[in-house]
Amino acid sequence: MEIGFFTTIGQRVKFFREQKHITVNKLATLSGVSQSYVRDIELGKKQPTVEFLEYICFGLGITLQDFFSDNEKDDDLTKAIKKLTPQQRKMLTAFLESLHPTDEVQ
Amino acid sequence: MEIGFFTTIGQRVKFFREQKHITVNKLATLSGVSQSYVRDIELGKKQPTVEFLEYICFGLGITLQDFFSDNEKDDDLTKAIKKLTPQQRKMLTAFLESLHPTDEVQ
DNA sequence: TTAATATTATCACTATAGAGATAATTTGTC
DNA sequence: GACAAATTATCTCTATAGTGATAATATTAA
Repeated sequence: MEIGFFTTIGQRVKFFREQKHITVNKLATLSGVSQSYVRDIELGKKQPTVEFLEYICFGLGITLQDFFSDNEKDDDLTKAIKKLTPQQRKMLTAFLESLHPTDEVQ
Repeated sequence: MEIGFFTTIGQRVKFFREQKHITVNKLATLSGVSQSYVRDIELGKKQPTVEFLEYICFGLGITLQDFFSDNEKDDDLTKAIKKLTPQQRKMLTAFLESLHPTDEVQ
């Protein structure tokens, strides 16, 4: 995975698209936007609105939060954390506190 | 904190702005964008580009990832997780696996 | 090779993002 | 109350986001 922190929007779109092994054309169709637009985004020739980047994220099968997260590793952890029940969540908080004795977590 | 999942962009901007106890005017100055623009965003009358939402997030003192995260609780956990050393990270992974015996984490 | 099909590139057009100026309104302080 | 300073509302204008049509290029099959 490993997508860097300082990549551009276009680079990130392309990265996630190639993850899915689909063409610009296909992504455009899945997203419900024009092909020329997806192309311009990837090339950095257009600055997408949040609204349209959301469409593209939908086409990519990810959320905006996923899109802007620093790396996929963190995302997997986040996803795992979101599956937790409230009780398990408390256990996790306690666990993290045990790793950071001084800091207060949560 | 507790900002909901399905709020609009404008509602989220306003939420974070009021968290900071600053005016629309001040946020615009901090963000380096016009006051009328921040106003329109909050009212949902304009759909900001990612680029300009990023400016506003800077003015709010948060990241785009923070902006799109479902709630602050998750963010605190994420922040705590990011402080971990690689070894501690492995411990966390093992911990999460112990909570989800069937799923594969990481 | 040629034909058929999918993908990418280019370009002109319309809608709207974003700025800037200023009027209206609010929030003080005297 | 009146006056000053800040905040918000409104409006016009320019730059650019996003589309659609089509040309160019690549891919596959026969």
